[in-house]
Amino acid sequence: MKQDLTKIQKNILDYLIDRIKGKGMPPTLAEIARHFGYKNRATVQQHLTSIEKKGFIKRNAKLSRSIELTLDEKFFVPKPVLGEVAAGNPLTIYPDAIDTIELPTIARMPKDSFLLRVKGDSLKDAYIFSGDIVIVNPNLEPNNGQIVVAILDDAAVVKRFYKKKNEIELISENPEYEPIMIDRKHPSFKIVGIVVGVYRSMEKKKAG
Amino acid sequence: MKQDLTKIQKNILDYLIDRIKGKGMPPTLAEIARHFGYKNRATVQQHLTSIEKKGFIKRNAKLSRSIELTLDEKFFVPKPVLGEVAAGNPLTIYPDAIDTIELPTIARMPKDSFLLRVKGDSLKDAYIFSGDIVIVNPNLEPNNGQIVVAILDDAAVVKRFYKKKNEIELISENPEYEPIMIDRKHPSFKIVGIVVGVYRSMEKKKAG
DNA sequence: AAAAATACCATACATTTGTATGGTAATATA
DNA sequence: TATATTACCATACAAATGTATGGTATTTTT
Repeated sequence: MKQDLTKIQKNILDYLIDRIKGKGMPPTLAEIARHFGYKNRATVQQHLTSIEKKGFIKRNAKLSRSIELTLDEKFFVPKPVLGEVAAGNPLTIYPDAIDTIELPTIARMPKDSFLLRVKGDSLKDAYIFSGDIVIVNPNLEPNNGQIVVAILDDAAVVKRFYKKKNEIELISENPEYEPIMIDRKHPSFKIVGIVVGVYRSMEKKKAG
Repeated sequence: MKQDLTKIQKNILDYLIDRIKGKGMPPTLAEIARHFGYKNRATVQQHLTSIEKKGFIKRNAKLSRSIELTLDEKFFVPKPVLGEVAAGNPLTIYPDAIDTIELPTIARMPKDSFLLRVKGDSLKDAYIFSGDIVIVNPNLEPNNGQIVVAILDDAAVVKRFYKKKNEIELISENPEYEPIMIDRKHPSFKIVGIVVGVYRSMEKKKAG
């Protein structure tokens, strides 16, 4: 019964979800307007009315910040999986979403985070396995010992991150794989983000 | 550094926790006043100032509903839990809520599903580790090979489920633990639910 | 081509909200 | 006894908030 949202409405809904799930406090119209650069709260008001009419939120009249999500009852929310990441030897990244998975709403996805599916077993001693979905936050600075997603020569890897003097060391927990040392000025090296969570669905048998 | 709260202040703090954790929206001063029967918001304001001075909450000036709890981390919130689930040898279930455990409360759980945190390592070959959070659906019939949560003699276990002629076999993936055979008519045996997913936050270091 | 939906803007207004300020009474503390 | 602290009240007020109305421009649908 629920109609589709427009792109702008979807963006606003994403912001609402982020605020409600994250900070625990829904935003006011003014805050939403500020966030999206609107000069007027009425614009937001109209968008919220549309989103509510389409059944994605519920608002209690006249109460401030009274935005409730109605999709909370959905246990799983479809999210696009952007690509596959090699925890073992590097694999190529796919430019667009290769799949969508049903992510449980308990798994917090900070805004701007994305999902990648892990291939290979180099992180099995860090309890990440082939087939697992990692939640990647690209807006955090990596600390030593954290698990990061990095791009190296057009391939993506998931490894533990250690900062050295002039180099960055990417280590597999699995001793079968050699540590990778990268010069900091290496042109095609980039930290994509930090793995903030791992999710695995038990619905299908694992590929191993 | 935190001083003790008076009884009234404690009551108000409890209400704040209830509102923030439950509805996802902190109350306004007027709502608090209404709840406690105060005729004036100033009374509430004074109580909140006291509670804040004692370090239990934090408020951002002039913003409506801007009451933050300083008690706990943002991602994990204390919640009453039925008990801990042993993936290794059975642990006793506690009759009441054991303490407060770390359950992600970012989203409200559907009424019929719940989360449990796994203790022990008997499922490590099924890629479930101590500290992981398993998502349990109690409304599914278990099939052979699925991972279930079961109660046996007042203890809860997470094992792989196999149905035999007159018995049910619960198997640990870890060979250190012996399979458990249960007669189907065993009075104190019950399948609690099926593990449909596993979630792990990387924010904290794993306990191992 | 006409109508409807979308996406903004400006202005306006009644309430809500947070925050003073000043007062009374009871209780605890020095 | 004197003095804080606690626990309420009433009144007042600026700012924030949700809502309403009317307008323009673009895009989509009919």
